[in-house]
Amino acid sequence: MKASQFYISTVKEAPRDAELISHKLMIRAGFIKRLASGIYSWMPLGLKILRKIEKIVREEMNNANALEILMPAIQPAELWQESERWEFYGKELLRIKDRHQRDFCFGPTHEEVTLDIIRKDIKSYKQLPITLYQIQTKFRDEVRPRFGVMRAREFIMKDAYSFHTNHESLIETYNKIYQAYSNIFTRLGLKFRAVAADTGAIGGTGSHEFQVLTDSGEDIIAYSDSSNYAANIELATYLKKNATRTQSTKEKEKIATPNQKTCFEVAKMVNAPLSNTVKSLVYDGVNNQPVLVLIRGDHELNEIKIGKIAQLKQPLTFSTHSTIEQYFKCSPGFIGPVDFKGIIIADNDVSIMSDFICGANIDGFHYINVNFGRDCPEPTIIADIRNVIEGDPSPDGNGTLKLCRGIEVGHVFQLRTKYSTPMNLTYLDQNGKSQLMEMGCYGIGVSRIIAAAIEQNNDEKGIIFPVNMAPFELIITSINYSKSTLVKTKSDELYIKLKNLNIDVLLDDRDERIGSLLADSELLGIPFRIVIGEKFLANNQVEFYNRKISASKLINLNDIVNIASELINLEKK
RNA sequence: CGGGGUGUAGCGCAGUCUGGUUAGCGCACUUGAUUUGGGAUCAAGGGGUCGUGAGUUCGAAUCCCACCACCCCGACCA
Repeated sequence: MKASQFYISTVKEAPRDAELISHKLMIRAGFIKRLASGIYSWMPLGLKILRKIEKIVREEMNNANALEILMPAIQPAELWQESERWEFYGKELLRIKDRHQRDFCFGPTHEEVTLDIIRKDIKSYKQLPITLYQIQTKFRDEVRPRFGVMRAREFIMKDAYSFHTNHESLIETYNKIYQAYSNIFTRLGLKFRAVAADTGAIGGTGSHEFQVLTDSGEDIIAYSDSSNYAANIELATYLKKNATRTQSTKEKEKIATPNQKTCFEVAKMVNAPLSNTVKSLVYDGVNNQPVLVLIRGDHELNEIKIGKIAQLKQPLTFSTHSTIEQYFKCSPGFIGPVDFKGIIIADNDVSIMSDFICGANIDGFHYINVNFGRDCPEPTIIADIRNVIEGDPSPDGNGTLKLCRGIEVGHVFQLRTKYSTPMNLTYLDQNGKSQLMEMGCYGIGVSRIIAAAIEQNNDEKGIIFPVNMAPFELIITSINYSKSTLVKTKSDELYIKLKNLNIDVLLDDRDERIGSLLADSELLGIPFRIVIGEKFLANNQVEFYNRKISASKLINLNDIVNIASELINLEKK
């Protein structure tokens, strides 16, 4: 490709609303153009990157015996009503009506459609297992799209669905796809980690996320410093301490805290550690009675964990101020377990506390030296309902937990019969008996991978792409291409030779000053660069530059093709 | 949905408080000249319903009202 005949639209300044480095660089490099909030066009350079990622994804999926199909983006409401997700999926589902006022949606995921294909076609155990996948545009009407293609509403996803006669078969395919995902992200040159995860709106049992590790990630991952335990903080647990409650020696005491509503403020006022305070939260219970949830002042409640407790209303709902005031006769900043008559859910760590500090259920007052059993009822339920923190013992007993951030680029689920049951997905077994199929699903955020890769690989000059996803593998930057016949001739020769070796090369023949040509090549993140100009050609030499290590050396013109192609092929592996 | 903010040329911004000639600057773009191994210089030029609508006024980018879009924080969601 010659730059003069290509579409390169780099800019020096990123738009004001771009926050994240990957977003800024993708805009500056001209990979994407925003059309509306969370909706982007892919320009030629950006699309080339997408296609390269898709190629690797296809190769690995095909290797894992998955078959590519392409399903409609628009789906009829009936299917979603059948799986009961028409209501459950919420506002993220973009609903549309056709001219006959029939309901449709723009597919955010394709469990229903794939299942419908399989149930109409696959009747026998002999045809199973089978895995289908597609690479397609999805739409999820995110509450707050942000960070460019990182959290876009319209995005490209590889989604795969597998169908099985039993759980063992599902696990086998699950592991195969898990391995394929590891291969994909390794080949793409990403630093990533597979972590145990919650299943969210997709549902099912076992689930792992593939997280690209970077400080700008939206997810928090907990991992053991000395074992391979790793989980999303939504799910991460810790090894419960064997501690018991110490005997109280002090009497409960009411103290005035007129303006202190948070644990932090109260602890500061009475000069006690934050870990001596108890945070009281109120959620609606199944019978609409408020349920009191207790958590240590220095801990954070985990809504995924608490959402799994049966005594709470689904979906989890914070009680309103008026409900709280009606039951506790005080405002939310001063509630506590003393004299509370309903269900109390206490975190493990709260249940072993004594002489703690909590709200007095009287506006402007807190109690100190409160004890379960003596001053307030014992908790009805004791459970792990908090987020793990750094230093918690790893749940497998090996080492302590550390936290880091990540970007979710892949997610694998064992759906089991979550969809098979409501949608009646069955096959005939050896005995001619009808049985429910087991199902798995597997997603990769293809467009998000580009943003994640850039977050991980950039410097002050711009992007540093791994060879396998770079828009071009090599750029020839020609100095005075249009003015010097020598430069033009040698550049063209070099370009043809490299192209014949199947190297994805861009010849930058644009009539610009050298500074802007070099700056562009670095911004775009092209891994290797050959600079060709009259000065070094006088010695039959060119300059060879490696973007990743930001170093260059002079190489004889006769050797450059071999050296460059060997290096590129080495990196591509 | 709650809180905060921003809309002026493709991008980044000034001008708005205190209404008053032809709405300005940098980058980008066009033409010419001089330059040419790190985003050049000079000269000339093109490009604007000042987010939209309604109002106040002799006069509105500027003041008032409504609406829209976008961004940030939170809630929410994967």
